[in-house]
Amino acid sequence: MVRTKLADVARLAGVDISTASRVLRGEATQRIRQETRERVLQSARTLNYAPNQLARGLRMARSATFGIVVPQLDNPVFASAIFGAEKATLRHGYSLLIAHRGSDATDSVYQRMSHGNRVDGLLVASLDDDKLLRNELEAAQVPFVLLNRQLADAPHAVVLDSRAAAEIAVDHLVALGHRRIAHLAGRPGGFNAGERLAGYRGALERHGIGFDPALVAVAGYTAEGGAQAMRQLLAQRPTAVLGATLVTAAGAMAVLHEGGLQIPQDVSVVGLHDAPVATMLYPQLTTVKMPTERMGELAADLLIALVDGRTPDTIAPLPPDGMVIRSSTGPAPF
Amino acid sequence: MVRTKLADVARLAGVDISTASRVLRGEATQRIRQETRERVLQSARTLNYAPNQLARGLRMARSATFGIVVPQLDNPVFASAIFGAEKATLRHGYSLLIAHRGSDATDSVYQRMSHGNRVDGLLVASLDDDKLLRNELEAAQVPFVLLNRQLADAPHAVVLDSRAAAEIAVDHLVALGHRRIAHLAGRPGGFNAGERLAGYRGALERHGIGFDPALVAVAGYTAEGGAQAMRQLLAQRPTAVLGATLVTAAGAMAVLHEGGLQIPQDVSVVGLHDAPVATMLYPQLTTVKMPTERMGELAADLLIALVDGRTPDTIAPLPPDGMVIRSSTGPAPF
DNA sequence: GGCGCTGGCGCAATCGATTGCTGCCGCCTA
DNA sequence: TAGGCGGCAGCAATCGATTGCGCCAGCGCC
Repeated sequence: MVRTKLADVARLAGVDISTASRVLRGEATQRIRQETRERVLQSARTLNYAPNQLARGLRMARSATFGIVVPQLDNPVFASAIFGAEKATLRHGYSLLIAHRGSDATDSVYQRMSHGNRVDGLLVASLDDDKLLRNELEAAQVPFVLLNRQLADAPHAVVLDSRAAAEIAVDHLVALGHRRIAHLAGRPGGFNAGERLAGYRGALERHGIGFDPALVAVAGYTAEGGAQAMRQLLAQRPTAVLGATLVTAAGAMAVLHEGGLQIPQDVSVVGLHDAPVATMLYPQLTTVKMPTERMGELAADLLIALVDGRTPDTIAPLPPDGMVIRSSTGPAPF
Repeated sequence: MVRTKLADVARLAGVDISTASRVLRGEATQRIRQETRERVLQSARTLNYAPNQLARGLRMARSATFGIVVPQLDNPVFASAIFGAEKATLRHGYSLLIAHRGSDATDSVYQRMSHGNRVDGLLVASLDDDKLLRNELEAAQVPFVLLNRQLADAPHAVVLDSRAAAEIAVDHLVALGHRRIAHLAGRPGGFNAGERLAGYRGALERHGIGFDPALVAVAGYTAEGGAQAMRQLLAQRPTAVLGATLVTAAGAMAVLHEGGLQIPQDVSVVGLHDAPVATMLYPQLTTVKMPTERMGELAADLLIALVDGRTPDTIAPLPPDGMVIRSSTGPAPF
């Protein structure tokens, strides 16, 4: 299983390997006769040549590989971001190393990936504490781009416009006549949680509906958290619920079912983020679709620009792709 | 951002780089004085040295990287397999390149990964046609291990015991008094679909229940497929349904809801494979938990053995982890 | 006292590709 | 005719780590 190398191509074409290299890399500064060029290209094709990325990487100090680190692998939002990142890296001849960093991680994945020159840069989706994350990324000593996350002093990030997402969800509910709209909020202090809350609140006020703190409960990002928050909010008799994520919304739906409340006749439910699982719930969940795949793509593009030494523009928060209206929302009762 | 290299360590320790290398690699054949050894190790620690994987890979013709190829990224089963594979590769100092191969793929991901010596081997989860898959894997010219899939002439695979899974699901339903048990089958001709069907059928017969082809409908592996199959089966008035996957079971549940049937009072539902999404459905889905994460781990271990030149034993189908009884199954009506 | 052995370590080749520099050939100009 | 120059292509160093081989000093043995 010996792979063909540059020397094989050069020998077949009757040229030096340096010439073969120049032809195949398409180097512009050196002039090579058209006829020679074609001979080399033909040989490469015949031998099905592909450059050894390890050798090239060693010489050029570039591995043509990025690492992507996510907190969980089975979350559809991250899956979609990975998908987008994979598309973009592939387009540029890069590969994508994957790793996850659970909350129980003892070492730094970032450092593990960057040490040993395995990757040229990192795509980072993290729910970690700012300080910890900053330290670990600093130790990794490679360019990085954050996914849906801000960090002071970290200039490169691609974020979703969570505020706008919350707003259009509230708009949708208000248009259906709802005025008692509860919010299952994310982790307090978190960047996105704050944005979503602000969007929720802003939209309410825009519609002349007072903000009632009793209608907001912290749900975090799990189904169980959504369920607990919903139980707590039931006493407030909301006619609609806005979940911070699809998963918390699903947790809330389970509680409504248990409580004998009809969705959407008694209570409407909206989740932020869309994924196939939304169609598997009953009733199918109305969501705000967010460009998570695009986020992954843009982040990878940005990282490529960074390692190429360009200084890319910062990217504005990505607006929602719009509401996906399914069966979990309907007119407000009475 | 210059990383420390072996030469730096050697200089600090006052030895040749070859000596430093031998110490750090723990080479056994060469004798090195204890004192020298410690000096080198100390220098490496001081400088926070990590070997350049590109250089080492070039020299040793080993990238210490595997590729994993999955049909979809957002399927919890694959996510879990990736998770397991990542754990195992990490344990052995390997990294994991990720790629997906949609049904619309035009080129061969396998070849793309293996060409250029980026990976030492491939973990392959594929739903492709046998012939296509075989050809593409052959062209890739690297060792590979199949995930939950058999292929003639491909000796290395780690599969789940789908037959046993279907059996214990049927056992569970029969124990609850069900006798009209429908099956939402996978893709006809598929390896796993056949196994599941055989398990379903075998268990029925073991319990003295005749096999009724009218109670089996092809659902494929999507929620929509599950829904269609369920619609078709409704006329047969089953009291229980066994979905080939969690996703098809969810699709079936939606149809039952629409039809005004109560779960589990009128119809019980079981899905094969377990994942967090099972708890997000209403009612929460009873499933057969399969060791998908373990499958990924074992496959990676097996691949490591292969590239090390060992010839590992074939691995027996992994038995189910057991039933996870939630709220979607209950006693048969009347 | 010479020879050989062995422990301990350094020299240098090697993996495959990239790239600065040099060399050769032919033609043009002075 | 000599010098110069432009077009083309090869030589050889380089990236960082691994490893076969050889060197040297010290010791034991005859």
